Amino acid sequence: MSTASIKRLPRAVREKQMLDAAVKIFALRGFHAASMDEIAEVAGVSKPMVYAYLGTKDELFLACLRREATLLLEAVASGVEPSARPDQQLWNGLRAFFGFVGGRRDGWLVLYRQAPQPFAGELAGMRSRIIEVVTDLLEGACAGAPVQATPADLVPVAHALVGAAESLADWFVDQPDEAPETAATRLMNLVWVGAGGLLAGQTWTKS
Amino acid sequence: MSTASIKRLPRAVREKQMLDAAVKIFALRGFHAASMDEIAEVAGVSKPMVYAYLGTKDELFLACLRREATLLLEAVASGVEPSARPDQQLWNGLRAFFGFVGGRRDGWLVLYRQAPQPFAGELAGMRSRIIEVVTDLLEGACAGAPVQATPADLVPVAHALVGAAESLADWFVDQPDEAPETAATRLMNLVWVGAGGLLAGQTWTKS
Amino acid sequence: MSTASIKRLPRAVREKQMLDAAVKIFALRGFHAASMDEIAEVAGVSKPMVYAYLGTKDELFLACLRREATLLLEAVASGVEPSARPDQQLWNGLRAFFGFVGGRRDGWLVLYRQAPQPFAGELAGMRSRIIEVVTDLLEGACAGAPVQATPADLVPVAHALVGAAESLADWFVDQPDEAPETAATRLMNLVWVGAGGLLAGQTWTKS
Amino acid sequence: MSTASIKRLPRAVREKQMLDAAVKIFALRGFHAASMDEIAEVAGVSKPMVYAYLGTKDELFLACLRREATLLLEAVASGVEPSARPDQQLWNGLRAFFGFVGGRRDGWLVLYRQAPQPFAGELAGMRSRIIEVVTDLLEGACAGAPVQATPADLVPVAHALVGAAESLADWFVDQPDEAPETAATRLMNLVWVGAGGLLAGQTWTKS
DNA sequence: CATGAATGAGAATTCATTCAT
DNA sequence: AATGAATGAATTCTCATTCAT
Repeated sequence: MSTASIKRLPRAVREKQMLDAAVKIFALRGFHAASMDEIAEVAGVSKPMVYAYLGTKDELFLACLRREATLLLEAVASGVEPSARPDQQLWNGLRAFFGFVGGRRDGWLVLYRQAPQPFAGELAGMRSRIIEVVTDLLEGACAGAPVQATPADLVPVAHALVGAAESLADWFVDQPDEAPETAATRLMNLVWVGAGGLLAGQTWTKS
Repeated sequence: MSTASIKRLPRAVREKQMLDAAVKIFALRGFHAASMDEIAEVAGVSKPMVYAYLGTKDELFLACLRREATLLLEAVASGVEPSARPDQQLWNGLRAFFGFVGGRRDGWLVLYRQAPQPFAGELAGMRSRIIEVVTDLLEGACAGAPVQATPADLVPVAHALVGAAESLADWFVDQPDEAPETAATRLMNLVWVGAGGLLAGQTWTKS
Repeated sequence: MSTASIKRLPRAVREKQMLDAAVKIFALRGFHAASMDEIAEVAGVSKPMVYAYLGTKDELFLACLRREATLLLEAVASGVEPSARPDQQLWNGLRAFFGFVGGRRDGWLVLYRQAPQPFAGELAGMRSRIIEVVTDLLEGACAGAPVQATPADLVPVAHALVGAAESLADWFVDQPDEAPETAATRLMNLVWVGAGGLLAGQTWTKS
Repeated sequence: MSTASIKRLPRAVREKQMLDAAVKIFALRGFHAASMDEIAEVAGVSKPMVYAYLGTKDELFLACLRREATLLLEAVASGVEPSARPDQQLWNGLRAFFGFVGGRRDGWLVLYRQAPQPFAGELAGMRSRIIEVVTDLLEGACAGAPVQATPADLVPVAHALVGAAESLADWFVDQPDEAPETAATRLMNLVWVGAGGLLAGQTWTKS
C-alpha cells in the first residue's frame, strides 16, 4: 500500500508522466495510430487528465516535439566551444547528437519519423535552428582558410551535413553495439576529410 | 455519347489512373489523412473499383511504394556504367537521383515522408536496395585504392551519403533556379573530395 | 419478408425518413439531449448514413428548422386573400397557424421550444418573415381606415400579435378537444375586439 | 492579508454570488452550454463549493428559476391595487413587467428562453402563477360587466396576453429609446381597445 | 471552510470496407 | 464492369460530479 499506486500527485509530476508516456507511444505507433486512451493508460491516468493538463492530441504532440527538440538542440549546442578548432567543434556536436539519438531513442523517433504533415512547419523551424548552428560553425571554419565561400554556398552544405547525420542516426538507432563516438567519427571521415580538402582549395569537377 | 465520359477502359489503364491518383493523394495528405473516397474521386472511379483492382488501403499504399521505388532504383542504377571512373558513376547516380526528386515529387514524398510505421519493413527493404547499389559502387572504388574498407564499414557511409542527398533534395526542391547537375556537383564537393582524401589513406582523428 | 425491413432505398426517401425522425426526437428531447444515435435508430438507419446525407447535428437541426418553418409560413400565407376583409384575412391566417400547430405538433415544438442559442439568428429570421406578413396585413387594413399609423407603429403591434398567437398555441397544444377554429376565434376576440370591448359585451364572429 | 482576497464569507453572501453568477452564465450560454466550471469561476469560488451550497446543476438551475420567478411575480403583483380600475391595474402590471425585463435582462432570459425540456413542468407552474394573477384581474373586471365569462374561458385569454407581452418585450429589449411606460401603452392599445377599435380611431390612454 | 486532483460515462464524428443492384 | 447505399468499429473530446487533503 505504500507506493503501489500513488495518487493525488502534484501537477508538475503528472505532466511529466504524461509527456513521457506520450513520447513513448507516439514513437511506438506514430501520431495517428497512437490513441489518447493508450497514452493515458501508460501514463497511469484517466484521459480527462491528459486533456486537462496538456490539451488536445495535436497540442500534446506539439508539446512532445518541443520538449525533445529543445533537449536535442541544447545537447548539440553544448558541443560548440568557440575556442576549439572547427573540426573539434563539429565532432563534439556530432557526438552529442548521436548521444541524444542513442540515449533518447523515442524522442528522436518522434522528431524524425512520426510527425505527420500538419506539424511539418513546426519541425521545419526546429530543423532550421540546427541548420543555422551548423552554418555558423562552417562560416567560422572558413574564416582563417584560403577558401572563398559565401553563406549562400554554405547553406546547402549544412543541409547535406545535417541530412547525413540524420540518416546515419537512423541506421545507428538499430545498432546496439555502436558507440556515439564511433558514429561521430564515421561521419567526420566522410564529411571532414572532404571538407579539409575543400579548405585546401580543391574542387571536384565533372571531367 | 462517344467521348463525353469515358467508361469501360481496359484494366491496365484503370489501374494506372488509380495508382496515379493514390500517389498524388498520399503525397498530399500522408497515409492516414488520405481517404479512399478522395483517391477514388481523383481517379474518376467509384470506391468499389479501387478495392476490386488494388485491394485494401494498405495494399494500395504498398503498390504505390513499389512502383515509385522501382522507378527510383532504375533511374539511379542507370547511372552506373561499370566502365566509368567511380566518381563519375557516383555523380551520374546523384544526378539521376535529383532528377527523379525534381521530376516526380509526389513519388519521392510517398517514399520518403509519408509512410507510417507499419510499412517500415517494406521501406527498409527498398531503401536497402539503393544502399546496396551505393555500397557496391563504393566497394568498386576501393578496389584499386590503398585503403582497407570492409562492406560493414561502407554501409554506414552509404547511409550517410543517401541521407545527405535526401536532405539536399529537400532544399533543392525549393530552389527553382538550381539544376540537378549543380546539386549533384555540390554534393560531390562535400562527399568526394572528402572521399578522395580517404582513398588516399587519410583519416580524421579526434586530437 | 415483403415489407418488413426494406433496404437500399433511394436517397430521397431515406432523407425524408431521417428528417421525420430528427424532428420527432428533437421535439421530444430538445436539441442537446437528442442524440444522433437515437435519431438514426428511429429513422431505421445507421449513424453514418445520417452524416452522409444530412451532415452534422447542427446542419441536421437547421434542416429540420427550415423544413418546418417553410411549411408553417406556407400554411399561414395561404390564408391571406387580398380580396377578403382584413379581419377575415387575419382570422384565416390564425386558423391556418393553429391548424399547423395542432397537426404538426413536433414541428411546432422544434420551432418554438427546442432551438438553443446558436440557432437564434436563424429562427429570428424565420420569425421576422412571419412578422412581415402580419405587418403587411395590418398596413393593408389601415388603408381605408380613418387612422394614421406609420409602419414603425405597426411593427410592435405585429410582434405582440405573433407573440399572443404563439403563446396561445403553447396552451392549445395541450388541449386535445380544442379546434383550431375555436382558438383562432378566441384570439380574434382579444386582439380585434379588445378586452374593453369584450367587457362591454361585444364579440367578433367569423362573417 | 486583511482585504487582499476575501475568504470565509458568510453562507448567505456566498450563495448570492453563486446564484448571480449562475443566472449570468445560464442567460449567456443556455442551460446545456453553461458549464459548472465557468459558473464557479465567475462566482469566484471552486466547483466543490457550488456543489456544497447549491447542489447539482439541475438544482442550481432550479434555484435560479425560482429566485427570478419570485422577483418577477412580486414586481407584477405590486401593480395590482384592487381599488383601481381594471384597465389601470393591467397597465400597472404591464409597466412593472417591462420594467423587470429591461432591468433584469439575465433573469428574464433564464426564465423565458434558456430552460430546456426537463424544467418545463417547473416553469409551467411559475408561468401559471402569473397567469393566475392575470386571470384574477380579468375576473375582477368581469364582475360588474354584462359579460358572462367563466374562468375556463379567461385562461386562454391570459395566455395570449402574457405571450403578447413577452413577444413585445423581445422587441422592446432592442429599442434603447422606448420607455417601459410606452411599451405598456402600446400593448394596452392592442389588447384593451382591440385592432378593430384602433382602426376605427379609438385609443387607450392612461387615465 | 475550501480546493486541486481525478474520473466515469457518453456524445459527435470519421473511415475503411462491403453488399445488392 | 460498375456503383449507390449502407454500416461496424474506432477515436477524439467534454462535463458533471466527487475524493483526499
